[in-house]
Amino acid sequence: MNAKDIANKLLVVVGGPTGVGKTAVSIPLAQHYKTEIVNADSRQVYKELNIGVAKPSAEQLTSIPHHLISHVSIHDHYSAGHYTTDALNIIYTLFARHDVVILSGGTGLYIKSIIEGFDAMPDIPVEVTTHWTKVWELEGTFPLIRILEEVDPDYLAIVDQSNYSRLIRAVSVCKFTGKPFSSFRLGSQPERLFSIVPIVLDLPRKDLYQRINDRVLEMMKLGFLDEAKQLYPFKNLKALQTVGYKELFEVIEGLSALDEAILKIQQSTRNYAKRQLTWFRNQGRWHTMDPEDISGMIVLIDALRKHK
RNA sequence: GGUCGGGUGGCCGAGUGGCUAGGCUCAGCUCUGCAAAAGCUGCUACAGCGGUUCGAAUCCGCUCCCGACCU
Repeated sequence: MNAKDIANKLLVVVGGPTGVGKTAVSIPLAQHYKTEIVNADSRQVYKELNIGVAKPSAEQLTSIPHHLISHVSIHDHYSAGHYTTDALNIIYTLFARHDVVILSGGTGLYIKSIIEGFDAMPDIPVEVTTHWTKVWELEGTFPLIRILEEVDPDYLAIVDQSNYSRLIRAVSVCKFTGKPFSSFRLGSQPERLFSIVPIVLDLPRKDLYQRINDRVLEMMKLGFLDEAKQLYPFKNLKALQTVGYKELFEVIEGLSALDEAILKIQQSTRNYAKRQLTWFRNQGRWHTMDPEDISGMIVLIDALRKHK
């Protein structure tokens, strides 16, 4: 496909908080444009996670081809970097046969990596990260800050120093590569040859929270607890540090009653949705749409296509 | 009617004279690699009215409300 062809292609991004109804919007949109959906949800990529991450149903998945769903295992190492590569590859592949492609999900960082790009960084071996995590566990953030003072004062100046995750990552990159972490963080904006329509779905807060509460109850009916029981042996994997699973593992361990856990899951999910909304509100410019207003989205998308 | 307990921010809950307990909710925010993760900020309340005191959520009086018991 040459550059001129790609310039006519349009990536429709459907973002929004958990439970707002992204799947219910993406599928009719995909049907309307006779196209396919690329997942942008960091937990739906795992094949072992189903009910608890609100994956589309089997019928939905067969009605429209979905990509980057269930394509890795919770035992694999998968992160935003892998996702960016995978997603870009599949998006370009799909543009060979579709003018419109839909990217749908709630993981802001993943979406951002597609829209704004992600600087290439060397792979850091797990052992390196594990080592610096240990240092943090034993001695706290202090030694990490000392290292950054020496090897990457620029990053230290902008990083949230109480956020140990960021400190561990920065030190790991510095120590493994021998170069400052900030030397990789170029913030370069890649030239995306295709166009992008960023749509974020939103609802009045009260309605969103109600939908979340209801959906958690629905998950329980579908057998979320059984799913959690099967995954319990892997509870320490990072992929299982996920809203819902964490709370149900406590039930399995007898530390919490089921009804309490359900309330906690609803709570955690609401908190998560709020964080997502903060992200979408402040990262990038979005067309905010009501999830019911699919025809409005089609109007918006078609208007942008006409300008091509 | 009487006696005794109680009334603390949206909720829970500490605090017996002086330095905004704390937790949760809620709201706002940060963000280039485990992101459904991780981290940050905000919300100065003491039922009401008087009084004592330099100073009262804390002491005194009255009123209102809740609870238990008694008649």
